Amino acid sequence: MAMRITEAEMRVMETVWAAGSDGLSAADLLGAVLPQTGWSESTCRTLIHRLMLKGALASTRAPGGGASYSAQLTRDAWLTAESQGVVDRLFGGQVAAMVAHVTHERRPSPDDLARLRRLVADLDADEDD
Amino acid sequence: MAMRITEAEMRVMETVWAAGSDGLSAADLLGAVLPQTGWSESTCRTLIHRLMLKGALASTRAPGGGASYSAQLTRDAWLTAESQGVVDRLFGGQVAAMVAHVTHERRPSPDDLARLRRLVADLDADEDD
DNA sequence: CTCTGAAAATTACAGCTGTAGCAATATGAA
DNA sequence: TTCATATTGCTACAGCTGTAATTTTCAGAG
Repeated sequence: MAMRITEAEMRVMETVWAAGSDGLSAADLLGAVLPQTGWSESTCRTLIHRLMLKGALASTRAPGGGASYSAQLTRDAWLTAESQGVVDRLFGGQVAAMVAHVTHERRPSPDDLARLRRLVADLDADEDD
Repeated sequence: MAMRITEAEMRVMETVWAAGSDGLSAADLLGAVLPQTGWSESTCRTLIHRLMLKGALASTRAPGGGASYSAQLTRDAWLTAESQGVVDRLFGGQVAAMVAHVTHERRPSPDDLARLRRLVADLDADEDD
């Protein structure tokens, strides 16, 4: 099961992930999140704190500087775990069933479909090995 | 956005969906859910009540009989809405990105992959029309 | 060292959720 | 009609979550 990161917490994580592996200072993180979300600074700090408690963020503090935050797991690792969890819970682990539902009323864009086609081709090729 | 049905509430809904469009009596519903989950009767009744409040279940009561519950939305409709919501929130609407993550460490079974292939072929065919 | 402002940490609240007890109502037997 | 049992409805609690205020600590200027 993926680490439980709520939708609000994801707003913070997405900002840290976008900054790359060096992380962000507190000032930069708040400077990015607050305008996007309309939250107060207190709200954002609580979410940062909870993310630290659950191990998604870590902070360091340089002498003379404020805290700096970095992600403790990558965006891809979390998305992989989370999406596998969704497919397991809702579709018994069957990714095709998920795709059938997602595309049931809303066909993918040409780019999306092309990428899907390539994924299936790659999986087919791997199977033949 | 799909109606918010929690994981515990899903245990109840899956049981009602499995019973088909005629619904289930309270006794049959409790009789199916309690052994599967280990919950108390009170717990299950609370979840049924909350599902009724949010419009996922409706109840009828025949003279001389107890309540009978039926789903107010189909399993497929809910799964479609829910999975589209997940793809939108986590992958910007790109289903191929979700498939890439789901299959990243865990390849689909031969049956699952065959079904995925047919889905993509159908979507390709629809595109050509 | 003191004081002020900034930053971080702690506390708080309301609704949601999982879980279950208790009160009220309905039903059937005597 | 009365009583006992079954069923339904209401209440409760703790942790989670979104949101934010308040308190504490830190840092820099004088």
